[in-house]
Amino acid sequence: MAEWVLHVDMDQFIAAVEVLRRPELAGRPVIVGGRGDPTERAVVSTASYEARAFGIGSGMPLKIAARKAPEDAVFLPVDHEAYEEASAAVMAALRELPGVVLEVIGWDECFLGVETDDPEAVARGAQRAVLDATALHCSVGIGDNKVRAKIATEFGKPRGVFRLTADNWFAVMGDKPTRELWGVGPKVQKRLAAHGIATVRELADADESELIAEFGPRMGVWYHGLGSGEGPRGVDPTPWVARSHSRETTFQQNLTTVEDVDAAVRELAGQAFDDCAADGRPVMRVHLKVRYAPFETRTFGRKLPSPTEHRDDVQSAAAALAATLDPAREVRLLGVRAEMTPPAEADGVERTPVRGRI
DNA sequence: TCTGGGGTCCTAGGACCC
DNA sequence: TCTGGGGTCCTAGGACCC
Repeated sequence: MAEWVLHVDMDQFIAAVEVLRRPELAGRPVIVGGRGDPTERAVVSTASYEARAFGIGSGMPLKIAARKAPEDAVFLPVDHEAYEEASAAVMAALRELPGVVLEVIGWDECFLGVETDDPEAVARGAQRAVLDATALHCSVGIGDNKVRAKIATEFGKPRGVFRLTADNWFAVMGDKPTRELWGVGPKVQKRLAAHGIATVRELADADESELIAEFGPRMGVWYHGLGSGEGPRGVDPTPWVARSHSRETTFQQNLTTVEDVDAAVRELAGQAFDDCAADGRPVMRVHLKVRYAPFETRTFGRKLPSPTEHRDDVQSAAAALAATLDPAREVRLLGVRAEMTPPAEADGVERTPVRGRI
């Protein structure tokens, strides 16, 4: 029997959860984001397939979505608790599958590690288990490592199963742009293109030393391997431990006075601190996320003199950081992050330089 | 036309040490 | 005139993911 990695990804998860508790919305374009008011500053969290047909997608400002949306479209507010509950039910159903190891990587997706000669059967079983437990549909990617399993899922959507291994990697992915690889964003795509690397096959065939010179020893090697679909195989069931917590908020009107900015920074820093305190870990660093007009997002960090468990220390550090912002530029506060002292290292599992949770 | 909120990890470059 | 070399730690910032 062989070791397989399955990637389970819920189909239009947030929209599907909303339709589930409002069955009358089935078949209509559903757009979830912000407080559900498309005249406010906020973006789309998830759009149903019906809404996507009108060019509406995740990350799009609600105001833009409202212009594209047909008359029967429905805008709904984000309801974190409902999605967390649905997510927990999905994961619980999958954990009960015989012989699987489960690693949660987001609200609506996870990896399953399983030893089997028929991974498609396991994938169909996973879809059935999730559907029976929650009435939600998902797609499953099957791979011989995490990278291939993750990418495979896109070819399975919606409600399907797709297998991507070393055997069909280049047939499926060879001619695709590098941007379609997991962990390659617009900036890296551009830097690769400057080296004459536009496709996945060209990345696989590239000179590794050239990639190391461009991206550094770790990322250079990682990107080169990514061209061939290489990646880690280990599925780690250890519960995820946060390294930091942040609080961001969208101000409907930009803050204009020093006093307003100071008060808002202290409020957000206090909330971020509370999240760290709930984890029982001291805070060692604070970050400010701001936007300079017209559209330049920047973060500024500052290390605290020593790790602290006092709310005031974190608030003061954030306020001091805010006081260093360039007063000559129009700046909009986005949020505050509190970084905790690091957790004990999880060992025995290969780390992946894909940003965000894995 | 208007751009969220939650995260993680890598690299560059200076400080410092031997 | 020539002015080590290598390692580690720390900070700031960038890039990406869901």
